[in-house]
Amino acid sequence: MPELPEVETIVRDLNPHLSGQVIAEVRHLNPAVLRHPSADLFVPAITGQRASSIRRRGKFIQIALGSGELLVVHLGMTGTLTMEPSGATLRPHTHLRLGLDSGIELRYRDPRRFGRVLLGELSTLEALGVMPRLGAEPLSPGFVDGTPDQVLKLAHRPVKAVLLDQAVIAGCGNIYADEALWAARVHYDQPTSTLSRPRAKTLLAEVRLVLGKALAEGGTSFDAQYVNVNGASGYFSHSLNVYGQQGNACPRCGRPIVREQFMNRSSHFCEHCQAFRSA
DNA sequence: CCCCTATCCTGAGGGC
DNA sequence: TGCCCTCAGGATAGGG
Repeated sequence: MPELPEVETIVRDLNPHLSGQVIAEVRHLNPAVLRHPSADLFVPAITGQRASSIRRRGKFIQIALGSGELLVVHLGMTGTLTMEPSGATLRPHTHLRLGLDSGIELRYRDPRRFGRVLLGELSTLEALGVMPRLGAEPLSPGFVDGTPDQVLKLAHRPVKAVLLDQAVIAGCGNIYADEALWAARVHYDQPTSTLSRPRAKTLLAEVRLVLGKALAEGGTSFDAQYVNVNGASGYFSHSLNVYGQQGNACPRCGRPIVREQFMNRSSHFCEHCQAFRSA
């Protein structure tokens, strides 16, 4: 499931293949994945455009076009972007194919269709609400020192809810939230007000650290649901301490990792190391 | 106004 | 062996 490290890996891999290329043809478009604009406006607006920079903001991929508009892709749960020869076998659930003048094709697949595609100027997309306003970038230099104030302001909310709030921290998802909470020894359901400022800072440092480590490993893949632009899996699943580890020993104290439901998703944690507490 | 819940969607995997 | 049931969750709309 693509979170910051997976999306960043894709963006880095995409850059040399896509930057400077002209989008010669839109070959395949499932209008269901296009959030803005409509398909009849999308195709002429993108055809013939040259892609320049490819950037990541949170979990969003932003491909800048010569027109000044952005082609924005969010991969949702199961979305993939791959570079393939245009004649390569077409896999099911391919929703968009962009034929480049190099003869290579950028393909967007998403079996579960939680992802989405946008096209437009950033200010327009934000004004329409299809591109949400995002919070701090965990890998940016000022993140650990600059973010505690915004986090501690949300005193009454469970701490994991704050970690997952994209308007506060951009790019952290369920896997890395659980990993960071374990590393910082914080219970997911503690009100944020129970964190001291140093402890909040430690937690944010762990968010940054785990995202950086996962990026270095090429991200986390389960059942090849996430793959990079060449179709390869990441290796960070071997480094997970709690996510998906229910019943296994906590790497720190040896007690079993527990899984509980929280916010309609699963939370994995160690009841001993991550006891509900203040300070 | 804020927070919580349901909803979207399909493939994988477990159990009988 | 094969079928069916459950589960995974990012973001958002809507309800309480």
